[in-house]
Formats: sequence, structure tokens, C-alpha cells
Amino acid sequence: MIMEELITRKSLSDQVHDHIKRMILSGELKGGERVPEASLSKLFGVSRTPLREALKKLSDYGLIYIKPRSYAEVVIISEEEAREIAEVRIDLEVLSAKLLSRKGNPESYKELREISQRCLELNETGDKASAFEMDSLFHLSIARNCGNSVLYDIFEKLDARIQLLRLNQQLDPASLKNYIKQHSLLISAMENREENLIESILTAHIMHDFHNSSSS
Amino acid sequence: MIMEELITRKSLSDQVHDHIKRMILSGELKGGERVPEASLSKLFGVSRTPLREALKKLSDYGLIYIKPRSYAEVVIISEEEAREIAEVRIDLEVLSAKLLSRKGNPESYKELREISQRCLELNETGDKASAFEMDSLFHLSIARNCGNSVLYDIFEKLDARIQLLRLNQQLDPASLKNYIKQHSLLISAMENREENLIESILTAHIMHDFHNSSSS
DNA sequence: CATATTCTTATTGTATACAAAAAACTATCT
DNA sequence: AGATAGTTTTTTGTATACAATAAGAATATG
Repeated sequence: MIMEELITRKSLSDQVHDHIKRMILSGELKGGERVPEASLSKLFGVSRTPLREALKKLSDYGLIYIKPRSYAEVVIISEEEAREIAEVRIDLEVLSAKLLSRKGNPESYKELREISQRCLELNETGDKASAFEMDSLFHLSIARNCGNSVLYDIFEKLDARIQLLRLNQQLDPASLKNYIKQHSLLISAMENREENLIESILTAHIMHDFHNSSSS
Repeated sequence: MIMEELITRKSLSDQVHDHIKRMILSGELKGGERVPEASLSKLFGVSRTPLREALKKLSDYGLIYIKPRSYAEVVIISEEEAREIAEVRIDLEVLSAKLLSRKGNPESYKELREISQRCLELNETGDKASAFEMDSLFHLSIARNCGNSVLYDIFEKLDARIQLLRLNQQLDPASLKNYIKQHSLLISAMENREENLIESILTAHIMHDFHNSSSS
């Protein structure tokens, strides 16, 4: 993974995309804020061409809204859309988890346990943002290893908006700890190939995330 | 829908995108064929800028593969990926159909019946390509009216590759007629809110499509 | 003959310039 | 004050030019 970044130096477009994405997901760029090509290209020291491509990609990920011929702004996810995202998310993740459990690859479970552990540790240190980032990696890991790359690609895109929704989340470490601990239950259910259990745990887990994300 | 196209004249990027998409889905541009910016921009009489944006979008839809810094070509969907697409497709469509049946909007069923009817008629006249196009509209209509636009957006993207897979399909009108007739069964199941039936009909329907698409 | 190696060409990545459209502002009028 | 019309400014859409890189061809080498 690190190797890849070393050998294939990214295009300016991608670098700028990553940078702006981080700005949005960190809250530095807030919902509704404009994302003008000119000023941002100046800020990054690149021309409008790669910046424009970066904006297009951000819009694909649902992080900005481009109003044609006018301007682009960071999206504000409505209550309704948050509900829709959670609905699709449950569906896709349940499928991923079931597929992964059918494969039954021990390596995958090991990876999941490690991520889950790091998630707990980050929460202990009070770094909520990083803990959530790690939580996303947990869910992405399931999709990545489930044996369906088309599914992964779809979910990876959806994940951007899932992370965006969490920005408003005001959760005390105790509740978050509770949330993270559900990961272990899910892993066990997958290992035992109990598909009904997988579905109920994951649904509850995601709904927990959803209710905290959209409350504020 | 027609209104929209009239009032918002599309950007060159989008026009070019639509044009190339049609070229690919009609078979005019075949899998593996290169899609160079220079020659195509010349062909359409536009500059490389909008053409480049069109290619980027086509790549988002999974219709071309862009090899960074080198060239782009029309994708060839592997057997493995075709399987993955079918797997995700079943999952998303079953969810859409269930959601639609829970809403129970009569208008939606009316629309589905009309599309299905036109689908049959097109097959009668021997216009297989148009019949398939109409079949895509049938499935897209379910997703559009299911009450989850996030789900629709995802499925709409997947549909491009579903259509691409059908290019190799060699199906006699009788088998196709059989396939299209399953639409009515699905509509009934949705109207009666029999979710298990919805799932089994749709799964069989899509697998039918899948097997015929990936056989050649 | 197969395999490196160099050279040429094709193709993309990025910067820049200009035109067109929309947004923001200002002055005016009711 | 609020709406309206006209003007200015901002911002995007597109064309074009140049640089950098990869592909393909020609040439050398074992």
C-alpha cells in the first residue's frame, strides 16, 4: 500500500483531490462553503485544470455539489439523504459481511481484529476523529476482502459521505467504546457463519452510527 | 424529463460523454479499442478539455479503463467481474423492489406495466437492442421510484456495465419473450407485498440475464 | 534469433488565455 | 424598506500550447 504510493507518484489532480477531501472531512471546509476553482488553485499552487478534475471527483464521491456554469460548494447532507445512505449502507455491508463469512479467510479476521483493537486504543486516548477513521477502515476492510471488487468500489464511494455525516457527531468516549465493541460480536458471527446474526448485529451497529450522526 | 433537456443545454463534456457512451453500448467502439483524446476531439470538433472530462466520466461508469499517463481503452468485462456485477445487482434490485412494494404507489406500477408492454412489442418487431434498452428502463424505474435516490444513483451507474455485458448476448426472440414476461410476475409480487417472492423472482430473472450475457 | 537499447512518435498532464454565463452589487423607483 | 433594472465582478466552460512520459519502432548486441 505504501509501496504503491512510492512508485506511482500521483497526478496533481489526485493530490489536490486528496487534500480537499481531507479539508472537508476534517471540518476545515464546512457544508455550504464554496469551492472556487480560481482561489483554490492559487492556494495549492496549481492551475485550474487539475483542480477542476479534483472537484469533479469530489462531486462523484458526493462531497461537493457542482451547480453547472455557476459554482461548487461543500454538500450539506439532509436528514432524508442521511436516512437513504444508512439504508443502502446496511444493505451493502450485510452483503459484504455474508460473502466474507462464506469465504472464511482467517487472514481477513485477523486484520479486522487488529483494526478493531486500534480503534479502541484511539478512543482511549480521546482521539475521536482517528477512532472514527479507523472504524471506517474496519467496515471498508470487510468489503475489500469479501471477494467482490465491484461491491467494494461502490461502498468505498459511499464511505466518503458516511464520514462526512460523522463530523457533527457528539459522542462521549463511553458510548463510542460501546459502539466499537460491537465489532467483536460481528467478527464472531462471521466466523461462525451465522448469517441472521450478522444481519442483526450489523443493522443495529449501523443504525447506532446513523442516529448519532444525524441527531445534531 | 424532456423539459430538462430543453432548458438546460448540456455542456460539451456531457454531450461528448453521451455520444461516446452510445458508441460503446451500440458496439461501434469495441472492447479493448483505444479512446485517444486527440483523435476523438477532432472527430467531434471540440477541444481536448471537454473530451477529457467525458472520458473521466465514462471511466466512472466503468465503460472505459484509463491507464494513467498512457492511454484509455474500452473495458472488456471479465467473467469474474460479470459475476460480481450480477451479485451486487441482485442485492440492489431486491432492495429497490422491496422498498417500492412497501410504498405501494399505483403510479409506479402503471409505469412498470407500460414499460414492460413496450418491451414485449419491441421484441415482437425483432428489435432486440431496443428491447434490452427498454428492459434496462424497467429495472431503473423500480430503483427511481423506490424512494431512495442514493440507491438509484448507485444502480444507474451499474446499469452502464449491465448494458455493456448484453452486447454479446445471442438470444432468440422466444427466450427473450420468456425473460420479459417475468416482469409481470415481479409486478404482481410487489403489489401483493410478498417480499420472499420478490426476491426469488428477481434473483432468477437477473441470473437468467447474467447467464446469457456471459456465455459468449 | 532473441533480447536489450536507443530513438522516434503518440498521448497524456498541466498551464494559460479568452469567452460566456451567472452572481453580486448598485442605483433607481415605487 | 422592498422590489427592479442595469452594471460590474466573479466564476465557470472551452480552446490551445507546451512539457513530460509512455508506447512503439528501429537498431544494436549477445
